[in-house]
Amino acid sequence: MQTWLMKSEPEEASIDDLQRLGRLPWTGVRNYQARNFMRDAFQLGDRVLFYHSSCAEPGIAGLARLASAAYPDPTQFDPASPYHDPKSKPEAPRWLLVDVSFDRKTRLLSLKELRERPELASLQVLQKGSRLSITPVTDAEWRLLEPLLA
DNA sequence: GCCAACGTTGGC
DNA sequence: GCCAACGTTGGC
Repeated sequence: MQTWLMKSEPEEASIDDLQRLGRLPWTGVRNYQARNFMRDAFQLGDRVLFYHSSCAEPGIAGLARLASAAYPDPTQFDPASPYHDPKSKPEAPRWLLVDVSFDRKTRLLSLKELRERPELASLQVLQKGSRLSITPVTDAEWRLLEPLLA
């Protein structure tokens, strides 16, 4: 089983929203690298580190699971959606999403704290200039993170 | 609101 | 295929 770190703006979809609903479609990915992870590497049941971004306290806020295969993101065809992509055609959808299911909330493991721990420096989300909304987390990194989230 | 870093677009 | 211009991300 693989572990992934997935960024979400809590104003749009927070760990509390996921807890309340149990399951969420991870809509709005508009980056090819992130899409390719969903399409090519995601496996049902993979672990997800739910990361809050673009907020007062960015960091890992909870754990989730991949709960579906990748399928076309309907918002790309919706002219009223901020995620609308007029260049994407229903017969050849450009953007995919997956469903994610709630596992548990954790303490907020802040970006600040992640940066303060040298053993976590390899995390892709900590690399300079890293903006990718979906990044793989190695087993070694997960083993270091797990006790910090307890 | 600022701005560095990055990805995409489109003219050539 | 190059690359300048532009748009977006996301921490601060």
